[in-house]
Amino acid sequence: MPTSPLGEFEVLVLMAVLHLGDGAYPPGVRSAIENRTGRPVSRGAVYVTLERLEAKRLLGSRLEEAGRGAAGRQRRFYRTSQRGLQALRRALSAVERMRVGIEPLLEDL
Amino acid sequence: MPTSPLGEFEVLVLMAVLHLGDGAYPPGVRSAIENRTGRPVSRGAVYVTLERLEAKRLLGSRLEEAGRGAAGRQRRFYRTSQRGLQALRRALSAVERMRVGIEPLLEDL
DNA sequence: CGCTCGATGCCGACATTGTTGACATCGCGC
DNA sequence: GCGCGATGTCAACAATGTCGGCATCGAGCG
Repeated sequence: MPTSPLGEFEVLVLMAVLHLGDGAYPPGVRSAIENRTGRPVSRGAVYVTLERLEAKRLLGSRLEEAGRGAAGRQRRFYRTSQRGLQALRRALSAVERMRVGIEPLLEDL
Repeated sequence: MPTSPLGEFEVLVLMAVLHLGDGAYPPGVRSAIENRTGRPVSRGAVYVTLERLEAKRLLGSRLEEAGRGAAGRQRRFYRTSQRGLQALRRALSAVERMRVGIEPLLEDL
């Protein structure tokens, strides 16, 4: 299976991980999406999507040992893979190409 | 049910209908998407998605009587509603906002 | 210590969306 | 009338999206 199409939320998660760089862990991904898009995101959705994306090799992850201070807990950090980046680009460019020609209709109210 | 989030394919279909204006009927929607995005679309997917979108009031449709010549068959034409347009704008702007700050990473190879 | 508490990880169940392939129709041209 | 290509419809299944709950971990406290 080459690469099944990305879902809407998966795209958002992938982009959030990109934003967070090295520090991409679930709660961070969640707030990154909520802060930027305004829409509420349930915690569970993030974990599940992250796992599914990793299963598809679009994300990689590493386990980080305890950090001192605030986060003394072991955490898993994610990072988008080359495949993930390409898949994301494809998804975005599809929308981009469809947008050409109807921009006037899409102007924010 | 205010408005559940739009899926990836739904967004594409909505945009295709916008492109086609008054002449938006299934086969046309299909080729519009295939031509612009390059990705293959099964016929069934289009019909189903169009129906679901109409059920959510994001699209409206009218039945057109037979036209002579090529298409002598009765056809159903779709049109995006105000709600549909708004939903589409929301979906696109969410992606747009997430994109800000990571454009360099998304440049086409 | 032993507890509570907030934050975090993970899971199961279910709703929604994505996709396919088969089958029924319709109008056309021979 | 027949075969044919294009079109409409459907049932079924796969993938995604979402929620809510339960388990855990550290921190801070008495």
